[in-house]
Amino acid sequence: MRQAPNDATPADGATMSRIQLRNRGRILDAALEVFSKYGFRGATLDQIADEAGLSKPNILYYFDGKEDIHVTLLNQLMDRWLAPLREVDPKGDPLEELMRYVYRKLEMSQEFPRESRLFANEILQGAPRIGPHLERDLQPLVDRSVALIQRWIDAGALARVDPRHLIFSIWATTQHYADFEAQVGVLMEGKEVQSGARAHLDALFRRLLTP
Amino acid sequence: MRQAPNDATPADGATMSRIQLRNRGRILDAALEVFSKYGFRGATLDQIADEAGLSKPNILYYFDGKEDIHVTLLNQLMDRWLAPLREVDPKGDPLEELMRYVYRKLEMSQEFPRESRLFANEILQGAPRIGPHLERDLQPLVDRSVALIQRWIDAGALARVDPRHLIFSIWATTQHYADFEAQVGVLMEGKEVQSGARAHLDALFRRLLTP
DNA sequence: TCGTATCTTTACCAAATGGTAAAAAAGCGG
DNA sequence: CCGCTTTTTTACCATTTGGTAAAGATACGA
Repeated sequence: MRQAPNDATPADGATMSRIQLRNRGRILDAALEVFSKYGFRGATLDQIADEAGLSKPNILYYFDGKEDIHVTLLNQLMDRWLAPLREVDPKGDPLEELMRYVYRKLEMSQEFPRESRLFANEILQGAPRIGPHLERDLQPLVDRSVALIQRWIDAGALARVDPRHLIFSIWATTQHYADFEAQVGVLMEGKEVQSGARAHLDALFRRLLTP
Repeated sequence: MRQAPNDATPADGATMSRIQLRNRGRILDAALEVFSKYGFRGATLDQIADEAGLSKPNILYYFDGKEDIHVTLLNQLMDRWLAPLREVDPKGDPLEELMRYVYRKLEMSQEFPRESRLFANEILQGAPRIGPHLERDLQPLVDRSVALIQRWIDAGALARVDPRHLIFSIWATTQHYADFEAQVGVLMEGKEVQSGARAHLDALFRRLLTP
């Protein structure tokens, strides 16, 4: 009498059968859809089950509960979310490295809008579940990036800017296209968003950062 | 046997007794607290009642239901939210008018963070209740502002920027301090946020817009 | 101070929600 | 094809949730 799959080494793809892999994937995708729209409290297991095409008890066979699904999503998200900032190369050209970071963030906003909204929802609610994660993973990474940018500024390779607020601005402007998609859609109806956004953010941050 | 207060000319302060005025105010304040944190679906009447210090049935004496409270809040919000953009003066100095708009939006983000998060929550969920409002009120206002900015650009008073994306950037960067307060708090612990944000956004948009 | 209208509380209710137990069905290695 | 494991379904359950009916308390003008 083996244990249920959620008891084995969690999220370890190697120990999961094909069915487990497929259904956990379906559930997480459905949950992303629902959580990103309604937040944790506003989402229901019935919605997720419906979206996933599985029964509610079946979903609770793969996950320990609503919270477990949400935490799993959030953990998956953090890796993907922080990757672009990790990839900023201290040895590259300062301005081009930062602009590449802006592009990457904008692309992620366009490619993974649900992930962006999931994150936004969690932060809006006061980061109750991801808060510790932020302190453990995000804070050191940001501190490191801030120090790097400051060194670049001191070396005269960038204009004098507050690195922390710069990072906030990059996050805010890029994620806006995902998080406020409903509003952007109304105000840009018919118009092409993507290339315009890229050109605009290019101008915005290039002008700010060019010494 | 007079009707319940929610049947009279709604939100008409003149026809409301002192008690009605006070309790409706309490309820709306409590609802703002709860809705801005959890969104419409995630908020409960019990939470609102608790926060307002009133019983649940008492709350339903003043409002027709959960939706009514939410819609009332959203309507109140839209006026306040669009005011700064309306106040941009076509006859003023272009750069200074836009910078003043940036400051006003930043101040509102700091003064009314709950309102900002209420709005963010509504848009995140696809603007189900405020959507028509956006098309009726926001869209024309933005179109008008875009046209004005374009005229300023054509007159050589501003750098060549896409006015629509400029507006998005202003919204995104200013509202970020309210909507992502939980994250900003973690990354700026101990540090002063307000003045740094103002200086940074001043540099960001001044550099972008100066011809 | 009395009577009426306003306001508040108590006691509910039906539906929705997160979750469980256990039986039934489907996979799958031998 | 058999037997065991994994997966899915059925039938529940306790709690929460939005909302109502009606009695009780309070304000307030005449």
